[in-house]
Amino acid sequence: MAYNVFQYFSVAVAETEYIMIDIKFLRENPEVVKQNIRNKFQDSKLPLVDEVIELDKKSREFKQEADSLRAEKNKIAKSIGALMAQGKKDEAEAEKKKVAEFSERLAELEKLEPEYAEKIKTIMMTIPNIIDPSVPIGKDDSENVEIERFGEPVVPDFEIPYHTDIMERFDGIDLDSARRVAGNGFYYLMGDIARLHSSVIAYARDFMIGRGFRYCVPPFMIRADVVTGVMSFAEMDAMMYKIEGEDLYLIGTSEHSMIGKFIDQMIPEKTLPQTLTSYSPCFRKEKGAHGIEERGVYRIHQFEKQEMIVVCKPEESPMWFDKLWQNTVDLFRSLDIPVRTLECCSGDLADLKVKSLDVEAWSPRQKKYFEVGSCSNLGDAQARRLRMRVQGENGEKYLPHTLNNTVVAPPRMLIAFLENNLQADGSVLIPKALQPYMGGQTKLVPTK
RNA sequence: GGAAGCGUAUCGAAGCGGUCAUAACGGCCCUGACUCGAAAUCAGGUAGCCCGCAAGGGCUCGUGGGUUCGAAUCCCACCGCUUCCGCCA
Repeated sequence: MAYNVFQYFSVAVAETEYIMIDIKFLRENPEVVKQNIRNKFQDSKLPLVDEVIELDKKSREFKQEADSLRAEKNKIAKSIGALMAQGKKDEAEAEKKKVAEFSERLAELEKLEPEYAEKIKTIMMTIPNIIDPSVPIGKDDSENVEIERFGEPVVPDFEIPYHTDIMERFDGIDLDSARRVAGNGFYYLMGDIARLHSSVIAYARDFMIGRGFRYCVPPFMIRADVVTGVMSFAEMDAMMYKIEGEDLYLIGTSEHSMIGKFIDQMIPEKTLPQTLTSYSPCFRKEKGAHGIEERGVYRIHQFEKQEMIVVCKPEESPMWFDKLWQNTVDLFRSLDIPVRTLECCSGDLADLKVKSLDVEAWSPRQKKYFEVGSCSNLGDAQARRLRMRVQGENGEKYLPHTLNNTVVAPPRMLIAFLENNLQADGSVLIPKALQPYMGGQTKLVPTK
């Protein structure tokens, strides 16, 4: 079945470029682009490469013809101006007639130009970003590759209840009220559990500030052109809530407003790298494959997150990628939660991304790891879409690379926290690092 | 929500039908001179994109349309920003 490039067009299309790679690169390296598509198991897109090359060729031919006609027209218009100034009206009239001769062909070409540009753009939007050579090749998430484990995944000799059951022992969650008020996928956190939630965010904030990141509270709503600048149509459709009657969307993560911060900006090279950590609530439709079927606070429409983003020189992005995920691992380890890193294989990697890995926390209840964070290198794709450029020290301008990573996202993170810190007597130990944020408490004791 | 003003290069800003878009003027930045070095001063340079081997050409004055031989400049619509008033945590 041919890939339907129009399937995501239900959302409004603004003027932004939605493409992920430079068409010049595609023109010069069609085989690289095709191999990349094969690596991502999107073979149905393969014919699009030759198709877009053909369209691009024709488009440039039309453009060339139109350009020379326009050049001719400009020349004549200029000479008319001169003749008028000298009062030679008859000669000016004769020149006017000349313009009419080719204005028809020019009008034809001027209609074709945007038509071809649109066709090219439509295809280019679906050509995925070139993945990093280090990305393991695989069809889907079942072929993601475990990179490294940190900490001992312990299975205690007593039973670990489902996370909402743990929370209920502390009278810490009210899903019934949440359903009445907002529906499935929302929650009330109560008492010490709510406090724990805020403590984790506050601790994570200070943790990142301690690592030299600049703290930022961004807008929680953004415009459509920022949305399309930071994510693909598929993601947008599955994730973003739109405000009715306004050109505003609720952010799905503060990455959106943090990378969007640089839209249309010329960034002085000496201000790089920009290393920022931001707090925000996040809103997601979760319309995709999983939906909201999981019970509890694992997959929800609203959560809070401490995020980190980096804007840097292209050659530095692999280095920052490693630093970023290391931060998350270190944070979880500082709270005694075992984690592992799982590299996203080619087929599971979003089209915009160059490389991505998940940080997963240990669940002693499920006896497996589950995702608590995601670290991505977007290469220059977001920069291209958002028209953010760097002004180099020696005058040249180039696209920076952008990266983002979760520091911590409760309440999901609380699942890992509660499960790993639960004691046989039903109490939950508060790790030293978190105690100052919990009013000095060393453990939480169940109320029922 | 009401009123007014504004959207021009990396920034500020002039231009208000052809002689002002290789965009005045100024700032930033770069190079050179002077200096032991720096500051100050002086001189010069500094838009992006597209097509083209090149020469060269085209496009871009918020966006889209209109008038015109010709639009940054006139007209219409839309978008955005600012200020004042109103409302408000």
